[in-house]
This record gives sequence, structure tokens and C-alpha cells, in this order.
Amino acid sequence: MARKQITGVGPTPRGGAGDSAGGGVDDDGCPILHVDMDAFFASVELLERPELRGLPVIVGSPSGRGVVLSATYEARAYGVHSAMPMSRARRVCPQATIIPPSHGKYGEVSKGVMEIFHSVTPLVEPIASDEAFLDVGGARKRLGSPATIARLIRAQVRERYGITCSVGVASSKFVAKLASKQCKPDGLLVVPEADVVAFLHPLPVSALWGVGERTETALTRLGIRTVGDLARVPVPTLQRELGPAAGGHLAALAWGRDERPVTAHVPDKSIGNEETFSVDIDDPEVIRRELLRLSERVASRMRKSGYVGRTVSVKLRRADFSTINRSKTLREPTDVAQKIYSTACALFGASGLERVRLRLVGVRMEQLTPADGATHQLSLGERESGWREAERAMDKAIRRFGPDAVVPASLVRGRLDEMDA
DNA sequence: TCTGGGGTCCTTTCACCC
DNA sequence: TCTGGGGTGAAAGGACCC
Repeated sequence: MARKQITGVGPTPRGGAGDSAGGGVDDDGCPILHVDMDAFFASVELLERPELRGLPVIVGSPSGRGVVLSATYEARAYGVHSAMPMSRARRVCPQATIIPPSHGKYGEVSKGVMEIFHSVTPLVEPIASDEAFLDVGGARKRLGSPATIARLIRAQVRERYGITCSVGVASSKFVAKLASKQCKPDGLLVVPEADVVAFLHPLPVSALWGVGERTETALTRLGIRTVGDLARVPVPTLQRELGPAAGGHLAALAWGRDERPVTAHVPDKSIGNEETFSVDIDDPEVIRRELLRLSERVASRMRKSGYVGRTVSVKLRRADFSTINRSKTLREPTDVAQKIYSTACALFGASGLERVRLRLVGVRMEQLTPADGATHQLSLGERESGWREAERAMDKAIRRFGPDAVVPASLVRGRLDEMDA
């Protein structure tokens, strides 16, 4: 197959990709932008520690069982990457400065960056704190072509926050996402509609969204290494190997077919919290206390975002990392911590893992619906309704006096123990 | 080498109903 | 009465993403 030259989208030089969408690139059919902050958490930290610029810096918990959350490109040059265990990161790059994460700070910058996006178009779909899709089709008259808008966003982010981002411009979300990745860091890449297939086919299959380690291994076994290889495999073969959904999906992506629109308000499907212990725990009392703490957090987040949920799900991870989930669907949806906690305890009790060494427990609520639907309010039992009132009062006190203002009695013992330690 | 925490989505299995 | 099959929802597990 002949590979034609792509205008203005060639592979960008490493280390400062810059703007490869100079005049003449056809961005007409490319209303989708994918904006991705470069080494986001690490970049935010460098704002307060400018003396560390140009040096390897890793954001992650310096002690315990953490993983790398973010690393500067100088640290990445040593092989450090996000999700790598911190212990290993320290080994491959001992000279790196390690900064513990401060999520509040990243949240603030994230909010500001999203505001910049919203000043361009209401069609913003955040997919993480540091990246979002934008559909700028409707902003052309006001602000110019998609590539012009991308430059505007990059300039505003740099000016206002002193950090860089990379932007992919394409006809679909998934190609825009690949484009932003290709031009990182600090780059801009337009993939004209006519060049999508030529852009995609040389890429490794692992570049596709949805192809992780397992799927890549399965595809390699079939002799499929590039997106082009994948595109030439009959769809039924892919579906047999990967399942009907994944097979069909990847076959479409390999030809650049991705019809998913940019959706501004995607409702949450679940809200959960989980905690890995610093050492494995086999004391059911300690586990139950943790279940209470997690239930409180989940319920509070649900009330804050105005959801009630019907399914309580408990996650238990053994010392050997094998994980089980147990869930129960309630008759009525709830946002009451006591109800979530009692259900979580029952699930834990029935799991057969009460005396097993656990490294993680988690609580999650699924089947969320908006709390303002009146049905559940009316059907709350008297007891649950009382808890609900009490927990709302706690929310108020916490808003006023801070998160330590109110603590369930059964958690106080734990806190006192921590203080003694 | 030893694996966080927040999620989404898909597949399989099973129970239940008609 | 027994059997089978389709549809549906719940439960469980797992791959994957940032």
C-alpha cells in the first residue's frame, strides 16, 4: 500500500514539538480538539519550585506503596512513567526530586484551564483533570479556524498558568487524541480529514484507545502489530478473538471511523472511594472501621453532587493482589452513609474474607440517579430519614468548620489510636 | 518489579419470569 | 406437568483509561 505524504502532520521532533500546523494545512473538516496538559501535576509543582526546572522531578507519595502520578520529561528520559511503582522509579532515577501530591492545587489549575476551554465553546467534554475534548465547529465565525483556536488556547494556558499543553486537531475524538499524544510536549498537530488513514496505519496497535497490555498480546499472537495490520483483518476474526464489542470497535477505529460526539454533560455512573493500607490487615474490626470511613466519604460526595444510588459495591483486594467485588442492589436508592455502611458490612461478612490479609478495601455506589426525584424521599423509612437529617447536619458543620469538625463515634477511637502512635 | 485511586465498559453466568 | 427458550436484571470479574 502506498503511503502518501501527509501535509503538516509529519512526526514531530522530540523535545519541543512546537506548531506543526503552519499555514496551508487543511483543518476544514477538523472541528474536534483534544487538549492535554504536559506532565500536568509535575508542571504545577514547578510553578512553586522554579529552581527544579530542567531537572528530573517525580510527583508521588514518597513513602509506602504508591505509584508515580506524574513526572517531568527529564525524569521520563530515565524510564520513569506514570503508574510505575515509586520504589522502582526511585531505583531507575535516584537523583529525582520527589514531591508528594497536593490534589487541591491541581484541582484549582484544572478548573481555570477548563474555564479557558469554556470561553471558546460550550461543547467541552472533560475526560480527566488535565485533558478535554472540545468541539469548536460553532466557534469558527467568532474565533477562526480550528488550528487558530488551538493556538489561542495554548497561548492562554501558557500566559495564565505558566504551563504548556498539547493540542490535537482532527475530524474525530479518537484521532484528535492520538494527534495530541504524537505532538507532546508543547505541540500542536492537525490531521486533515483526507490524511486520517495514512496517519493511523503506521502506528502500533497499542496506540489505539482500548488496546492495553492484554489486547496487545492477543493481537501480537495473531501477527498484528500496527493499526494498518489490524485494518486488514476481517471483522469476524477480530470479534472472535476479542469479543463482539471490542472487535467491532477496533476495526472501526483502524479505519478512522469514530462517530462519538463531544458531550458536555456526561452524568456520573458511580461514585466510590478505596484505600490501600500501608500494611496488609486481617483484623475484621479494622476493616469494618475503614468501611465506615469510606461509606461516609462516598455518601458525602453523593449528597454534594446531588445523587442517590441503588447498588452498593464492596471491593476487597488480598495481599497477593487478587481482587473480589461483592455488590447488592437496594430496594430504594440512598445517599445515607449508615445504609451504605450496613450493606457494605453485610457484603464483607458474606465474602468469606473476614480473616484474610487484605491490602485494599473500597466502597462504591452504582446506578446513580439525581436526588431531586421525589420518589425516594417519600419512600425513606423513618429510621433512614432520621440518619439522612443527621448526615445533612454533618455536611453543614463540615462546610462551616472543616472536615475534622464532625466524626462518627466509632471512628474517634481510630483517630485517638493514630494520635497515640 | 510490585503494582494508587478514580472511574467506564464489556462479558459471562445465573436466577427468574413468561 | 414438564421442558425449553428468550428476555431481563443482578452479580462478578476483568480490561482499560488517566
